Amino acid sequence: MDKKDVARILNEIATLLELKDENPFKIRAYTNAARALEASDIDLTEKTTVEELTRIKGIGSHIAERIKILMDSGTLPLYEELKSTIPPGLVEMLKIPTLGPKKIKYLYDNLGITNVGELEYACIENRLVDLPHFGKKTQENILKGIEAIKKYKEQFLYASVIDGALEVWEKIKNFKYVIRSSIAGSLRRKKEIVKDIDIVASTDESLKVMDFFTSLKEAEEVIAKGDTKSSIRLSSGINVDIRTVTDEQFPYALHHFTGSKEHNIAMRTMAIKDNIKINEYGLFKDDKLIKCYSEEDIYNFFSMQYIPPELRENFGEIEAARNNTLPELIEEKDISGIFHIHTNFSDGNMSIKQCCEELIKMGFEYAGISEHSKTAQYAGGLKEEQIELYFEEIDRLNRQYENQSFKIFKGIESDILLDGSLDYPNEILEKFDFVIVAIHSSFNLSEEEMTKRIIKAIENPYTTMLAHPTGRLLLARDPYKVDIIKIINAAAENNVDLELNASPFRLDLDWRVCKYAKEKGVKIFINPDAHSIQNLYEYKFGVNIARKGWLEKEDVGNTLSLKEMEEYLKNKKMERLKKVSK
DNA sequence: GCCGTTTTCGGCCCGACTGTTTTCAGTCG
Repeated sequence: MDKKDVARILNEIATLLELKDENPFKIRAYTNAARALEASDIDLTEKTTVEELTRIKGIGSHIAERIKILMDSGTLPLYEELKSTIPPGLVEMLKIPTLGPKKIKYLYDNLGITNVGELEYACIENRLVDLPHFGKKTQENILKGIEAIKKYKEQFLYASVIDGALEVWEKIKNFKYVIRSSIAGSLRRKKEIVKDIDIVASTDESLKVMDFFTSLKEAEEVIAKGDTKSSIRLSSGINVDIRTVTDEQFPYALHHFTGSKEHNIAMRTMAIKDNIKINEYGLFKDDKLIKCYSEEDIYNFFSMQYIPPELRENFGEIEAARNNTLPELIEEKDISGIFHIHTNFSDGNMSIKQCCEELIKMGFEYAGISEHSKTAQYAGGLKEEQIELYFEEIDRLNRQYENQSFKIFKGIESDILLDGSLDYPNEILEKFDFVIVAIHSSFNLSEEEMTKRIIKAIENPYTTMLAHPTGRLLLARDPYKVDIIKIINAAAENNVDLELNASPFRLDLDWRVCKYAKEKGVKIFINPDAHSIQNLYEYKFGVNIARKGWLEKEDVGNTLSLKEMEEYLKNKKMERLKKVSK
């Protein structure tokens, strides 16, 4: 430990004290002491005495004592105590311009926000606009600030990079020396989180492609430039890697760079049994190239079905493709309506009417509006006396839409309380067409308690579906501890549906367990959890993940037509209540 | 928490700017 280390710790203490809303002059004392120490010519060692330290102007007896303790033991109780009581995410939030300790503390105390990711999500859910001394502009500025600091993180949400990736690819695709090209890698596989953007291109003029690529105006920085491989960084902070091959090699390279690594390994292992070697340049038997013009040809050569990129995760797709049992994956056009929508009856920023008009424009047949329930006060959850008004508005609009074959289903997103019970008495729950249940509080239970709590909610006869089953916020908040397999089993036993929350921040149910849910016969609903018009379109991200999870049209609830959905919801309610009354 | 002193408490830099709010709080430099 030297002078620099001590100064750093003093500064950190100052920051942590700020977040505790301590006396500003005490805070300044620590900052001043740090600066004074660094500026002094003292040779700080274990032998340095408290008296020597207090001789420095700006370091008094208290801080001198603490520096002494630090030098002697390498640690300081005050410092450790502060670190343990203040979430590290709060310190990170200070990096956001326009956001200082006061506001951070307010957000932490009142909304329980502990890191940048949660904050971003709260902004997107419009939860800051009504706080005292916050507002629309403040919320926007915070979002802008978050964008700025996110640049330098190494992981990216699919949704935040796909547009930029497509723009760059578009330019490569249209460059006159490029013959064929494609996005590859995890982005092509539609992973929820990606590290970089991979592009594969075929050309006879690789150097020209490299020059073109590295001089794109999108290239904030050129990371590497070689003869067949280059890398640039976009202003969003993500790297784009390009790899060029001859056109003959293109399908093999595309397959190779699409991955996943695990899929490639499994493919190679399979090929070895036929004495075939696979690499990015081709399929080889006794060093002789087996000609393929496309990826389809490659799979065909092994007598396999074509495996869509989303499935290439070595999750059983190779065996299925050989047995001709790959699923016929759901597509965007299969979705007939959207559930889990918040409007300005709770924390959404659109009216029910605006929402429905957009959905009609999008070609959908129904909307399942589901405001927050009364416990979710932070989100303007519906108090019991507001429900009649909410129903009246829906009835009024439904009369208008009758001729347009569009219908609004009356729903609620009911908080699952700590003991697993729901937020309203049965006589209120019974009035809704559907009831979505969800955890929004007390995330820190043990796995056993949390699982029990959720299963109790699933067993409630009024429950239609479970929203965001693990509560994760990608790159921000880990899932709460829950035995997801037991949850799926309980959903299957109780005829309760599971949501695949399509918000690009959630994508929860995880695709890795979708296949299991499908096998248990649980219906999945792809829900955008929309709070705005723009959010309505995010169902598409959910479709991506559903595809990764092997789901077909028939596995997904909201592919039913309006007529079918009316029946479905009615029957489900009846059957579940009947079962209980027995 | 530091400093200074008319020696043990009272002051500690402050104005511009923004976004709220309708007179002010918070952030920045």
